[in-house]
Amino acid sequence: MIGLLVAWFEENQRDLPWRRTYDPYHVWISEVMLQQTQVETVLPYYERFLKEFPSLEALAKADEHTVMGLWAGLGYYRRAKHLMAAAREMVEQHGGRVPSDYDSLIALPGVGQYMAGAVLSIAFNKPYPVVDGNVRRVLPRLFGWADENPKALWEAAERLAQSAEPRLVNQALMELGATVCSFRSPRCLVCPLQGECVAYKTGMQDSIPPVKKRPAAVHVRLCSIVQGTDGRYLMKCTDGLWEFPMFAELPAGSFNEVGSCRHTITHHRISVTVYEGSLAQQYGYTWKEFDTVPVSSLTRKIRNCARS
DNA sequence: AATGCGGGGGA
DNA sequence: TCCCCAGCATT
Repeated sequence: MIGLLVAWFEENQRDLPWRRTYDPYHVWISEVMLQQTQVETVLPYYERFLKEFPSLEALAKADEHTVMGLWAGLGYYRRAKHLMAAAREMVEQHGGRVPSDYDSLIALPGVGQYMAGAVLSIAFNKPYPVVDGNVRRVLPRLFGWADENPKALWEAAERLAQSAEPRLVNQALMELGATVCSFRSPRCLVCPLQGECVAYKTGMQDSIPPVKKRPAAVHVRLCSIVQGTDGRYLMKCTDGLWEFPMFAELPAGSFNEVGSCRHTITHHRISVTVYEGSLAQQYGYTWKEFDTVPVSSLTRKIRNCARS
């Protein structure tokens, strides 16, 4: 079974930039960017990031502004903070290298059980399991497990990783989930594990894993004040990202409505009405050149709807 | 065990 | 529109 899976992976894997090397630094950066983020989204960010910070030492010396600028738009900005802190920790406590033992890895900021297993298996070819969104779908289908059971899942993944090439087995499981054993409409007819798959034999592909119920989205209304002269805007920096003034209610001042936009963050649906004008108070905002500061996708949307 | 965290993609 | 995606930290 492992043989079929690995053979399929070696023949069918996508050509991805982080697969051109097993350099632990490259593996680590790619795994952080790929958290809850699809491969296609990550590609341009990964290339730009490694061009700017080709080594762990370079990243450890980087200033927050540059790192956030490269991360801007990718989301989950805490990842970038943890990345900087972890890089410095690796330089100070691990001789400037990504550690190759589980305890050191899991102690780093932003590294959990998945990441530790991914770095150990992919970079160092050690037999540690990975359980990501793909594996949580592939293995339950393969074994016909209709109920969620994280412990059984990690144990099964651990058994599979006990092979000659853990890095190939783990990547193959994830690649299969990403390209064949997809959440909706899995392509069982081209699956290398079709003959072994309990879900396929019993027609359970669509009921494994069970769909998770999520809380309904909360609607939020906000006003944003955009004052632009010569490309300069009133903004402030929060957690390394620059934002326009945002209010629940229109504050004192004189404004013209210039547009509106919508944005979804986790389960919040934000509707923003955008105004131009002048605030009666500055509320700690300062004049910044928009194109020189890191901004989230929401802030970029607001600027764009104000200009059109 | 549940929740917050961005943003984008597919059906 | 709903749900997911190479998760982690906090409560």
